[in-house]
Amino acid sequence: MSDTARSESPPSRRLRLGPAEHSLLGMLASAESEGIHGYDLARQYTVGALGEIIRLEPGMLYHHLKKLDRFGLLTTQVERQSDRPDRQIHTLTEAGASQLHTWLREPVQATREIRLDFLLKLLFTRRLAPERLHDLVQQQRAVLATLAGSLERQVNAPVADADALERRMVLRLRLAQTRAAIDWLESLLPLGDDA
Amino acid sequence: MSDTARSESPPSRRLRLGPAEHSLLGMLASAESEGIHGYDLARQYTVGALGEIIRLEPGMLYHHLKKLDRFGLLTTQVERQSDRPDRQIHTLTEAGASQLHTWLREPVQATREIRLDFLLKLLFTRRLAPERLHDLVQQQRAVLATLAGSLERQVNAPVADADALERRMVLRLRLAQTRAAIDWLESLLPLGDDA
DNA sequence: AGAGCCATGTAAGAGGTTACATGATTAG
DNA sequence: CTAATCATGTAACCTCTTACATGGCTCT
Repeated sequence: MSDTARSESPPSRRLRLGPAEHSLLGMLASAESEGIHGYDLARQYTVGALGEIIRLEPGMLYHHLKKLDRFGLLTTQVERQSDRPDRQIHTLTEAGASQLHTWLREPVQATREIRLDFLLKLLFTRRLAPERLHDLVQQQRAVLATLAGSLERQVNAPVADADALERRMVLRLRLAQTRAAIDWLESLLPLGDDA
Repeated sequence: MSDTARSESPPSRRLRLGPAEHSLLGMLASAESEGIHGYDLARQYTVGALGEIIRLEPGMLYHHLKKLDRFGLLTTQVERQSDRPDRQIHTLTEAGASQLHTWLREPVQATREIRLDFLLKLLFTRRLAPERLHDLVQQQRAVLATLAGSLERQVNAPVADADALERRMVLRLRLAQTRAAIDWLESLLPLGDDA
């Protein structure tokens, strides 16, 4: 909502971004043209790998863009068009790029975050800084390996009662999912851009 | 908030319950005593297998209980105590039990629902109707096997462009997670109550 | 005397879904 | 003429999280 100058935006609460918002920063950073508008982004979120990973409806997309603008992570300029509706052209700021790259460097802590958060990190690291891909995968592998170790210890603990039996069922699923994620990460490692 | 008779509750919107609410129905159904109160439930959600599967804070727990009462899936009676605060004793209704068992019979459709929804179904089927355990696991296995087949076909499709390459990375993770879930289900199948 | 349990909640806000509103232009 | 595309949103409604309010009792 700013027009080049971010003017009188209230500094809002504290900043905490979700995967959708980080991915928007990633889209701005990896755009061929300098700026993108919301409608264009919305289209890109319905196709390809991005569409497989996350679903982002126009309502939320525009909402996120406003929030990112409020926090100064992007700037917005109006592009007037004679024949079509005006466009809000968004451009990443320094703060936005810094926020993005901090996020890209952090591996996720839980296995369930692999499916969404880590896939996004992988995607945008591939597009923006492929030289860091190897590190990203290795670090994530290390985090999950530690987790797997802890799960193994719990699974192998002696079963005292019925409840411990149920708990073990749960932990064995977690362990299986974590190991599958680790195997997948390792299968990625050649990184010679094969399948 | 009914007091034996559900009196003047507004019929509310349509009924759609989440995993937390279904698990509450399950807790009522598997209670040793006829009724349970919220505080007791809250304690049980912090320990054992249930605590591993789902986290349910008091605020949400009481909120869910109210909603289930509004829909007539449970009844609520006040038990006065002289020395301690009054208790709201909740009991499952016919409608509640029917809702629960319908849910228990349905396998989940996506791999990511295994972690929460299916584990709950497994847990409560074990407690309430262990004779259906085998069927539940087999049906879930079948659903995931179909999914895995579809993923395999997509993964093996020829890669045309860079985007298809990224998409394949994503699909390979999905496939790995789905296969891990299938293996785990199969490891459950002996059902001789071993680890 | 103070901590913590018992028991039930409310309050405030973040986050998300679904559906629709607008209004011009272009394609079938 | 109808439908879709372009472009940006609003409105209503859920859900979930986090934190705290209450007030008597018991334990140390």
